[in-house]
Amino acid sequence: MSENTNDPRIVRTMHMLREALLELMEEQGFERITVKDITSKAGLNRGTFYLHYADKYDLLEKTTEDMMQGLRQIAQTFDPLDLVLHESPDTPFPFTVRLFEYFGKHVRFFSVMLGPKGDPAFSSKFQEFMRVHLLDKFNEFHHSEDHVPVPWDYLTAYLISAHLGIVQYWLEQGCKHTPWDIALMFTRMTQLSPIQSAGLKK
Amino acid sequence: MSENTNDPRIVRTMHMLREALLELMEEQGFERITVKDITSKAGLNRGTFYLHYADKYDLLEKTTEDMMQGLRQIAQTFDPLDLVLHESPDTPFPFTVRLFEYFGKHVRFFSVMLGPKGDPAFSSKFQEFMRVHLLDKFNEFHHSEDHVPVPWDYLTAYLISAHLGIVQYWLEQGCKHTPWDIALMFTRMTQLSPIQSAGLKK
DNA sequence: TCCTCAAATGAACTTTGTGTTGATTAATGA
DNA sequence: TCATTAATCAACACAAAGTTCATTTGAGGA
Repeated sequence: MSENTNDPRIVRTMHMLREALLELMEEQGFERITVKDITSKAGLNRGTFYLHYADKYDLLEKTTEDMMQGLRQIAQTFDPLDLVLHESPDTPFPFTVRLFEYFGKHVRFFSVMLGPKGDPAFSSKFQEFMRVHLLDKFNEFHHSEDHVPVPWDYLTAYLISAHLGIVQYWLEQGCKHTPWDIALMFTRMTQLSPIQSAGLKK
Repeated sequence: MSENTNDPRIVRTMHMLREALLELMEEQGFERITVKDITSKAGLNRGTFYLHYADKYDLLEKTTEDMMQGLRQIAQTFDPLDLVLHESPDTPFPFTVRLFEYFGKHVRFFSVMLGPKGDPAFSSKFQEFMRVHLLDKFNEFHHSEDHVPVPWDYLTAYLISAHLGIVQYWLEQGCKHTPWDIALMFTRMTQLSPIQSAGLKK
């Protein structure tokens, strides 16, 4: 397992392995894939795989970490103050648009990993990401713990999972709506009750 | 692969295999498990496994199907009219209580399968269950497709995933709240917007 | 340009898990 | 008690994992 990422041969090889993994995941899901599949799709020797990764799980982990790194960079541009100040019901929150653009850019990865053939540990990781980078920051604004209709931690679980559900559904549907459209739905669902969102009330 | 479930030896063996599967999934997730792992944890011969199941996927499927059968039975007691007529914000919807009692009765299974080491295909199955048995029935009551704030299918995805999230969080926390308490939260979150649920408005 | 070092290759090898088979032992229930 | 059949045990062929090492290839420095 090499560490030196300067050698262009190494960079090239690792990139080819990751690309092959993504293509195969799209075709058959992660578990059916063998190391032989990956290397032959990448046009490399099977032995070469083991020079860089311990096994296919290791390769998946490293690939995942790259994607999470991208998400963290986007998260840095998030300011809860913007969300509080954002009132318009017809324009989406810009940060959300940016997130969906990123998902769209890496559809193959996210639609497999968050889909029924994916890795539930990745969904957990993604939920943890939303909790830490989005909701916990927002939580700083309210400290009234008494007599709320629903405890904060349950509301958090509800919202995080709901939003993940939208992401999954959007990917599942082949990203038919634009990031802007989806982001607008988010904005509205946060402002309205489910019953209102359905157009059944007020 | 035997069919006769009368022989106590068969019942006992199949039960031991299923229990072993759940324990191992909890420890290392489904994919890393081998048939040898399962049988040695169950204290059985490896050959015995193949007398009852084709492979580990078959075992998982059969186990899952049993649980889904239980859910379907509960779903038969659901009438969307009850939900429409239910107005009280301080008593939960009885059907929801029944569901959570069932989860509590089979904590081992549900907390493993819906957790980070579980099977994302099961989550999908469970979501499909909620869509068919709960939301589609409810959908019959409104046919106003025009100018709703959020399209029905996205709202459905949002709600189903949100509710799944609550179930997961409840299991993860070791079922600290009673089924009654959780059901009440559901009732409130459906009636209020997320902002209201947090106690930030009105 | 040539030379050196490390990456990639190819082939052989061991190990591990799968799924099957057939003979043997042990439990069930009539 | 006895026939039936589940469970065990050992052996098998097979596929993929992971290792090893000699050889070839290519990148970068002198």
